[in-house]
Amino acid sequence: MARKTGSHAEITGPRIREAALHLFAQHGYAAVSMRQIAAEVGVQAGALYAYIDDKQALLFHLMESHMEHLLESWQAEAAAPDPLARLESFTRFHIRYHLDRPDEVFISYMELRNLAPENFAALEMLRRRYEGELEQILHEGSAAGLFTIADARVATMGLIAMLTGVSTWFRETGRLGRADIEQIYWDMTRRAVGVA
Amino acid sequence: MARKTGSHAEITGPRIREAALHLFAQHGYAAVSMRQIAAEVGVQAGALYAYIDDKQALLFHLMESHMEHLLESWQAEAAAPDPLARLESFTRFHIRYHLDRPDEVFISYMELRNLAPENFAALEMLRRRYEGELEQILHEGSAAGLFTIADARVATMGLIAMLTGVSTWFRETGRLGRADIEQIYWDMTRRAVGVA
DNA sequence: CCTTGAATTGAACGTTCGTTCAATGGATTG
DNA sequence: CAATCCATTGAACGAACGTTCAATTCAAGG
Repeated sequence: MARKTGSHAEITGPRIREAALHLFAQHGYAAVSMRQIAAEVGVQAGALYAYIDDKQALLFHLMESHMEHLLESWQAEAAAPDPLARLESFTRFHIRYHLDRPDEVFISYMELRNLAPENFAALEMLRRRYEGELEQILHEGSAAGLFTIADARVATMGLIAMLTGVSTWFRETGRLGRADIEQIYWDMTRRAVGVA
Repeated sequence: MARKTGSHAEITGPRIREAALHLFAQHGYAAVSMRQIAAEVGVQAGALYAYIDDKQALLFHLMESHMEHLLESWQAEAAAPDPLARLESFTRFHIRYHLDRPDEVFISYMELRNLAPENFAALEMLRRRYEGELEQILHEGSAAGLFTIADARVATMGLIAMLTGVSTWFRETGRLGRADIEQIYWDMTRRAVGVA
């Protein structure tokens, strides 16, 4: 028995990435087998290799395209006029983006150690680029005398950790909606950089 | 060939936990084999089972004792007189404790999904208990009119994520020392809760 | 209707996994 | 110095792993 109905080439590829994304996020890269991914797609394990080189490349491409899409999406945001507005823009964008993609976020922060060294290096570059966007804003706001920040790099790492963390506990059915969360985190962020 | 020199029973047990801690933190629970752990200890894989029930129990006990020790250590800190001093105490304690135990921290935040359901539940209880300590401080400070916080629960999650994140990027050889980091994070924390 | 090509199967590959257990041999005890 | 103890070995178990590939089946093109 080979394929059952119609040509699936353009369908199966994305479905594999979808299934892998979901399963990696839920159980972790190392704990998920190619056969589990295949089963989720409704296909035999061997068929996956018509679409991917190997398991490692599958993980890397998921993480890489997440980071690239994150960067593109941020670039596409309208540039705000002053540092404070840019910081608010970044904060709200980051939370919104991360709440919309819990699986990608989880993988990109958890599976770094399962990347082959060259893949890890490539991913790190993208992460640094994104962190650099926030660091830049903090520098500008600091230079303009708007923010009170002892160290822009540390503040960047602290704020990103705080903002990203939201996706580990936020539940769609919870007490607070996205808009509430966004506002609360923006208040904390603004105050953390010394703006009343 | 059996054991080579002396009685090792009281030595091997801790060494297994040490090796597992280090390897789990570096490569992830699912990616580490019992044979790797045994090799690190200098023993055959079968010998591990004189000290642990199975791999899952090994992971759970590492995480459980980390959380229990964390809670005990916090309880042992001198109780500060007012909410602001307590918040500073908590912030500095949390950072210091987490910087001293990067492996335990990594595992306890990364390997939750590899716990069997009943173990996960037990671990969650301990985490909630610890988070509750901070939440309580925020509530008290809020009630006393000292802090400006929209939602104590969200603030708790935000602050813990920020503070815990320090162990993902801090390097002993880096630009800043522990005391610097502690101070910078305390400044951000204090400001985040609306204290100038 | 027959051919071609692509998508998929299903079996097989060698390896590694967690775990068990009889056998072993050094240390301790009397 | 013999007996006992017990930490550890080393082989073995069945299962699962990632990956390969010839064979198969379906859809499309002439």
